[in-house]
Amino acid sequence: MSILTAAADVLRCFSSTRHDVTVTDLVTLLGMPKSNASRLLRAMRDEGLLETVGDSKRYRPALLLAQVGQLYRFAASLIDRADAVVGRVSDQIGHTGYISVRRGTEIIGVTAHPGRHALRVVTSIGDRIPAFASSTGRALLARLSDAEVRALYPEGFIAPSETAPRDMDELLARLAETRRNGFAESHDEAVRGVRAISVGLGDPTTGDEVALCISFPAATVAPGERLSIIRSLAEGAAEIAALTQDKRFFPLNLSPSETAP
Amino acid sequence: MSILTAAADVLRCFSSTRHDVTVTDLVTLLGMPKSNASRLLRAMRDEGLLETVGDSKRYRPALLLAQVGQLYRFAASLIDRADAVVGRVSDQIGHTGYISVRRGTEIIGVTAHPGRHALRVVTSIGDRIPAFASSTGRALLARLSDAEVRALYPEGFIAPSETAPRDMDELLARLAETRRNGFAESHDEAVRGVRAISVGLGDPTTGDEVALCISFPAATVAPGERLSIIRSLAEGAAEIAALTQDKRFFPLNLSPSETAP
DNA sequence: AACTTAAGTTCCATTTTTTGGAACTTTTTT
DNA sequence: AAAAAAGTTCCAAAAAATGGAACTTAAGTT
Repeated sequence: MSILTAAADVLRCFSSTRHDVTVTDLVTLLGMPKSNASRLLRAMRDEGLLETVGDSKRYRPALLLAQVGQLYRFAASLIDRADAVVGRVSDQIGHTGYISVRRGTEIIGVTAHPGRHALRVVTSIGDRIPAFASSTGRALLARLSDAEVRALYPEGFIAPSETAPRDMDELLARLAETRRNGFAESHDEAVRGVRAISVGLGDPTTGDEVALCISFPAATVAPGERLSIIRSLAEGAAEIAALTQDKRFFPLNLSPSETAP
Repeated sequence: MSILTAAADVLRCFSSTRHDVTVTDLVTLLGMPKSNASRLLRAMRDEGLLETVGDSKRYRPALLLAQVGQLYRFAASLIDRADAVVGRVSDQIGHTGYISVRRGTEIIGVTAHPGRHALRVVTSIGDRIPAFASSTGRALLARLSDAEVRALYPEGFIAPSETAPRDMDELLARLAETRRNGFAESHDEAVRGVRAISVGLGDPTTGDEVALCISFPAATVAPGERLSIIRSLAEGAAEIAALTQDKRFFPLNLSPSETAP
C-alpha cells in the first residue's frame, strides 16, 4: 500500500468537526501504528500538505491545500458540477434529469440526461419555457426577493395551465413554499401527467445560477420514490452549494406530512 | 525521495493559470520520467486527490482537496474572523478587501472580497507577492523585531518600484512607522495608481498571523474616505486582537497631521 | 487511408522507501 | 515526584518507487 493512500486517508479524517489531528487521532481513526502516524504527519508537514498549529502536536491542512482546493471551483464550472449530480441521480432512478438557467423570465435547458423508462419525459435542450410556470423556474425565482420577482413581471402573466400560479400573489406564495421546503415541484404544468422536482443553486463568485431538475410521469412514481428523488437532488445540490459558499441556497426541509408513512 | 514529495510537487504545479495538468506537463515542469508522471497521476486519482477532466488525459484537483482546503479557513479561525471584518468593511465602502498570510518573505492572498466600484482593484487569491514591497507584507513584518527582519533578508532585496523601500534601513524605518501608526500603507508599489491600507494581527495560541487589507484606486478616494477606511479596519482588527489577546498588536494612532482638516 | 509524430502506458530488475514492533523520550496528569 | 499518556526513533523485513526501453494509443500530415 502506497503512502499516498495513507496520506489521503489522513486528509479524509478532517471534517467540519475535526479541524486538526494528532498522532493518537490517526491511531484511533485509521488503526495505524503510532510510529507510522508520527512519521506520516511529519512527512506531510515537511511537504507542505499539513502545518502544525502553533508549536503544538496538532496538525491541520496547510495553505497549499487551501490554494489547490480553491482552484477546483474554477476548474469545474457550476454547470459541470450540477450536471454531474443530475446525471448521477438520473442514472440511479432512471428518470429524465436536466439542468437549466434563467434568462429574464424564461428558463433554458442547458444539459439533459434522458431517462431509461419506457414512459419517459423528453426535454430538448435550448428550449425556452416560462419561469413562473415550471419547477425549475420557481427554484431559480425563489433565489430572488419578492420585490425582484415583482419587478420581473411588471405586466403580470397568464397562467398556461390549471396548476400553474394564476397571479403574482399565488406565485409569491409558491416561491415562499419553495424556500421553506428547499425544492420546487410542478405537476401537470407544462405537460399533463408530468411531475418535476427542481432545486436552485448558485455560485456567488461568478454569479451563475442553475436549477437541477428531475422530471417523471406522475403515474409511475410512488410517493416513496418521489421522496428519494427529492433527497438525492437536494443532497447533491447542497454539496455544491457548500463548495461555492452559496448563501442563498435553501436546504432541504421536508414537512412532517411528507415524511409520514 | 518519498512519493509524497512528488505528489506535493504536482499540487504546486496548479495555479490560477493552470487548472489541470497532463503527463507531459509534469515531465516538463518537474523533470520527472514519463513513466513516473503517468503512474503518479493515476495513483493520485485513485486516492481521490485528483480527478480526470471528463474522459480526457487531463488531471485536476479533486473534491477532497476542495473540502480539506475549505477547512483551512476554519481551522485557522483567525482567518475566518479577519475575513469577516474585511468583508464588512469592503461591503461598506465598496472597495476591494482581502486577507493574506506571510510565508517567509512572500505574502499570499487567502480570501478576497471584490469591490463594487467600476474601477476596482482585482486580486487573485493564491498569488504571491514580495513581503517588503507591499502594505500587507509590512503590516506583518512589523510584528517581527528588526533583527528577525534582517535575518529574513540575508542578501537584502531589490526594490520593484519607486515607492517601495530600497534597502534594509528604509524598510526598517517604514516598519517603525507602521508600528507607530498601527497600520501600513502602500502607494504605487505593486500596481501604479493603487493605494492599500493594511493592518497586521495574530493569535498567540496558534501562532497564526494575518494581514487585513483594503485596496483602492488612489484617484477615487478622498482623504476623509481614506481615514474612514483606516479607522474601520483598525477598529475591526483591534476587536479580534483583544479576543486573541494578541500582545504584538499595534493599535491605531493617527498622527495629528492626519486628523487635521 | 497510410504515414509520421507525439503522448501515454506497461514491463522489469534495481534501488529506495515503508512498515510495525519495541525501546526510548517527552509531555501531561495525578 | 511518580505514573501514565503521547510522541519519537531504531531496526531488519517487506513493499513500493524508479527510470530506461518497448509498447500502445491518439493526433496530425501528406
